[in-house]
Amino acid sequence: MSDAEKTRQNILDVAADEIHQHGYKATSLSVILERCAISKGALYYHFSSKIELGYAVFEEIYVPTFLNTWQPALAQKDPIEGLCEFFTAMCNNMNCSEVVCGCPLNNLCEEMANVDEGFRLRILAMQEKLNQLIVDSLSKIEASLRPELELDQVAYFIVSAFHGSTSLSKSSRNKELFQKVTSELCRYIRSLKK
Amino acid sequence: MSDAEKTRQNILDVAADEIHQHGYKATSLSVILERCAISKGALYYHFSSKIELGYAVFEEIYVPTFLNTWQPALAQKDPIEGLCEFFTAMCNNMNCSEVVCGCPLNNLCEEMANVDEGFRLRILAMQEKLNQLIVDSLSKIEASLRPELELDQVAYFIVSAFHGSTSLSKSSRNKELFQKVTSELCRYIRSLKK
DNA sequence: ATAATAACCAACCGTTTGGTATGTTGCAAG
DNA sequence: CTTGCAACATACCAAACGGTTGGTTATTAT
Repeated sequence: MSDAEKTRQNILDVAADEIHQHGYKATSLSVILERCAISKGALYYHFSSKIELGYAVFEEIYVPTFLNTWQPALAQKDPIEGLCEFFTAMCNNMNCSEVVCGCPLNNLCEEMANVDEGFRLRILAMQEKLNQLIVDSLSKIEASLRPELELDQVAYFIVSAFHGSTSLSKSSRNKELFQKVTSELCRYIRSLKK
Repeated sequence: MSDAEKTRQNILDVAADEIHQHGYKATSLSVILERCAISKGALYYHFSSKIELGYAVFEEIYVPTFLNTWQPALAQKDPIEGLCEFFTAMCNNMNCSEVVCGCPLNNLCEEMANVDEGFRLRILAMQEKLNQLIVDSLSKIEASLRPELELDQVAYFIVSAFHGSTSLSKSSRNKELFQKVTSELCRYIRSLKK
């Protein structure tokens, strides 16, 4: 990786962290410059504006890590148990700062979906992709699932409950509520089977 | 109501609307002043700072309307059906702007819970109160519910799924996803019965 | 009638914001 | 040896922000 690529990647990483912690709007370019130890000219050489930097963080950092987080769980032979293990493991492995900061994608959705079309469409695409992944994985074991289920609806419900739990945790500053919700979420998911 | 009280109430109403639309941080005092047709001196006569105005909006606008929204549903003889009707009605009655803006309390939770302790504690108290309301209402029909349920856990799960659905709707800009999630939420809630 | 206070206004303050224009450095090709 | 461009740095800008100040009405109590 060339020096320029390193600089660009460093900006992306730091920006991703800052946006995760403080949200997009509250993220200050000057803080990013300080942490990267570069000048404003350097940043504007690599990114044409703050919003373009935001889009790049979304596409090059958030989306890949998001998919890498969900994919393994859904790729299991039994996606039901895969999801349950995924939620349980996430609950166990999460440290305090992650609990407080929530899911980067969900945060951006809450903050930016209704004020910036560029973010909205990217988030929407991501949500639809995740939902399709869940639907596909559940379809593979459809024979063992209750026949009355609408998988599309079930998938959105799972994601909603999960993201809602990250929101709940922010105010309590601990894993307790997250634990409770994911626990009930697992009970729900398992109840999808016949 | 005296003129001063009218002024104060007007500031609260306008601020509540602005915060709902753009979030707390992005809400500009100057916009509030314009919409109220008052000067900055007037605002700072009634509220000592922007954050105190935010707290007042939370306590005097958001909390009462929030409780007034949930209470009737939970006060029904059968809270299970009460909640289902509540969610369905909400889905039917919501206009586009409400879909896009989401739940004011959930928005504030996402935006402010991890950056301002004053907001965090107020939100936490509200969440615990709502959860207690749900637990109490479910307890009344506990005999008709599945015995293995942990009501505290169930209540937080319901709220999570609901708030998650408002988040989902923001990116799609329509009621479709909200409809799907609440539909599945109703199916889940009804499945709590024996 | 007058004093006091509540309710409000206009102007201004320092700071921070995203963004830009110009200047400088190092390396690589000709 | 020098020309040229990539990769930055420096210095600056206008706008917006929350907040403060000193002054001005309007209302009420005495």
